[in-house]
Formats: sequence, structure tokens, C-alpha cells
Amino acid sequence: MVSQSNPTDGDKPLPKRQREAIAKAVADPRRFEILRHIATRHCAACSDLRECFPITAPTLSHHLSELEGAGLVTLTRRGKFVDVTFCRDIWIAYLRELDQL
Amino acid sequence: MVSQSNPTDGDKPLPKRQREAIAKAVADPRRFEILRHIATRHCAACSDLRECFPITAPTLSHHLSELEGAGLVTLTRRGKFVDVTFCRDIWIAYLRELDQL
DNA sequence: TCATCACTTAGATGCTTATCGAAGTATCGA
DNA sequence: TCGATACTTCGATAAGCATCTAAGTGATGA
Repeated sequence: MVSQSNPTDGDKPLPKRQREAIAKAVADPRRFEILRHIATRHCAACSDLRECFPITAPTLSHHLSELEGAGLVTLTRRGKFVDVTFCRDIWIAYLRELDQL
Repeated sequence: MVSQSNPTDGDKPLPKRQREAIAKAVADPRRFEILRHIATRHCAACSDLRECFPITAPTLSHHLSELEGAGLVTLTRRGKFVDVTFCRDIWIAYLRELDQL
């Protein structure tokens, strides 16, 4: 995991490593669609995502761990389920970086 | 080439294909650095870029044509040189797309 | 006209990664 | 306790891509 969502550092620039990880995570079209789906709900379960995308469990697991590695989502177990939460502050920080270009 | 800079459609959303092309173009760290370098000058020549990055001519050529294919830069010949110009309006349109997520 | 310069194209190579099936782990309900 | 469910890990495969060298194209200047 590169960095966590944290209300106290909402205005600090992202580390370069994290900016690159996010760019890479978002470059895959399918992964971007997954992220968008997560972002529109407040919180999604893997099972929900499996229903919405024609994708196998291992592939979804892979994509989610990429997104988590980039700091864009957090994964939390709830019994046998996993909840996926969008880290909007990290996303906003990323956009702010791109905006400075 | 996916789309051209055009002052009349500055508020239209990007085609999906172009959004994906931009995301992919920006995902490579070296290419992002090249783009940033182009964006900070108003206009750069390939030769200038060759001096700033430890990169061979074919590789630079490849990266520039990727950026051009995404609509992020325009390449114009000037004698034996090529000028590279950043298409800021496309970049802004891309950021607006990401902002809607 | 000819050599040089700036860049492009072609082709090859090696690395990364998206994807899947199979097997593993952990949780829940009966 | 046992089977089913939800997800992860492993291992393999195939596709994509960044990079290079070598060769090609086109413009410039002597």
C-alpha cells in the first residue's frame, strides 16, 4: 500500500511513486470502469462488482489490489465479504497534481 | 490521431477512446515527464527534448507519436526539425472527465 | 551534387501485465 | 462438523509495450 487516505494531509502533494501508481492503475480501461463503479456507490462489495462486470474472481481480486496499492480504494473484510471504499481525497490530490502540469 | 484541439468544442466531453488513449499515454512515467517538459515551454523541438532526456531518437519519436495519437500534442515540421506543442484544452477536457468520477 | 543532420520506420528483444483455471483460506449456516 | 460461499494465491499463457540498433527519408548547406 502506497499511502492511506488521511484528512490531515489533504493538501500535501502525492509522492511521485503514488502518482505513478495511480496513473498506471487508471490506464487500464476495465479497471477504470471498476473504479468508477466503486466511486458512484459509496461502498461496494466484490460480489456486487462480480455481478456488474463479466470478470472472473481472480481478475477482480487482482484489479482491486492494484487500486488498493495505488491508494485509490480501501478493502475491508466484513465476514466472508470484502467492502471496497473509494478514497476520494487521494483522487482529488491526484487531480490537483495533474492540474499543475 | 484521435482528436484535434479546437476552440469551439472546449466544453464537449472527450470520446471514450481518447480518454483511454490519454490515460495510457500518461501512465508511462518517462512519457509523463516528457509531456510535462513540453507543457512548461510553449513549444519544444525534438532536439531540445533529446538534450533533456537520456533517450534515443527512435524512443523519443515513439513517445511523441503516442502523445500525438492521444491528442495531447501536435507535431509540426519546420524544415528538418519538428516542433512539439502542448494541447492544453485537451488536457483540461481530460481533467474535467476525471473530475466527474 | 553530396555529405550531414533531424527525425522516422522496421524489426528484434526483454519486461510487464491482464487474464484464466486450479487450488488454497476463511467464514457462515445448518 | 461439514458443505457452501466469498475471496485470494499460484502458476501459466498470451498480449502489449518500452527500448534499442540498423536502415530509410527528407531537408539543409557547402
